[in-house]
Amino acid sequence: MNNKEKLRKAGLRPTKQRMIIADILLDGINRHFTAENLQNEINSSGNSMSIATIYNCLKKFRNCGLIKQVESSKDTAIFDTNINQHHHFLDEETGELIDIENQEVNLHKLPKIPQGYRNNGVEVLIKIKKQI
Amino acid sequence: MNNKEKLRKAGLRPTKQRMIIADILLDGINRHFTAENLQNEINSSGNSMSIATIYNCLKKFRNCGLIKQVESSKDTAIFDTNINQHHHFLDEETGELIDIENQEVNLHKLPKIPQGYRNNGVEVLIKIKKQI
DNA sequence: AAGTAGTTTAGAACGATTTTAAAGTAAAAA
DNA sequence: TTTTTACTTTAAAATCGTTCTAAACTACTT
Ligand SMILES: [Mn+2]
Ligand SMILES: [Mn+2]
Ligand SMILES: [Zn+2]
Ligand SMILES: [Zn+2]
Repeated sequence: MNNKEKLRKAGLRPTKQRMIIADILLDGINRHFTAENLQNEINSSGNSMSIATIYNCLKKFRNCGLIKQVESSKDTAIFDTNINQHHHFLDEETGELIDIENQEVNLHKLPKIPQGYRNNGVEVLIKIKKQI
Repeated sequence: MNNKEKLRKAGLRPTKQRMIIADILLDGINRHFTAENLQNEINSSGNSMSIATIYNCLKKFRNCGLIKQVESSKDTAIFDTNINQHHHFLDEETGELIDIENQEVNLHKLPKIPQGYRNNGVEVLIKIKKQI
């Protein structure tokens, strides 16, 4: 399926701007990035786009499930092109995130989900620190 | 150990403002809160404090390990008085966090820590959603 | 082609957090 | 104790990521 079809399937009009972003993000390579990172990539590709549009698109892409947003205590939003359930190593010093594929982690025992709720995804974060 | 001793042990001068915050946060009750939540509690306790001081103190307390900061994709920082390694349920709709004690989760299989790094803490996040 | 609903944009606005710099306070030195 | 020093608090300004506004533009429908 090409990017135009992916956008259509997600219920998004394939505008010029969304196609530029889709061409960068939906190439099958997993990456973690900020809005500013993406703007730099857009500029490097010879295009340009308003930062408002970049935020609009990222929000739409996220809400459609084309990308995810990472839980992060940094003050800049971090997005993830890996939409499968997976886990992360985090170097807290640098903020670097490294994917851990789902099958690399085995959760043997999980607590009971609170009454009236259902499990909506489990994420494991392994904080790592450079050895001295 | 009283709060003055806790601050001293952490290498922090026990100023009037830090003692007010310590009296609220270090009472042994586990809570998740924002800087604004804390300012409201300070006000309710009959005191007042500059928001800059609140941020200064929270950063110091966090860096000393007296409190933790939660990984959260919300744009307001969330702090946690539970400094033991533990896990969370997260209701993404409301942002509500519920503690899961460490022994409630059993990680059977963990991936190899990247070369040159050491494990610095594992956090499990279970996203939950209200049932319809 | 005309209509309409959705999209992009520059720039303004917003909200959380940090910085500034001056005044105040705690600890150390004398 | 007094003096000195380094650290802390504060209001206000600044910063920074993100969202809003409203006008121009574009994709889709009829
Ligand atoms: Mn955050
Ligand atoms: Mn922000
Ligand atoms: Zn990832
Ligand atoms: Zn907690």
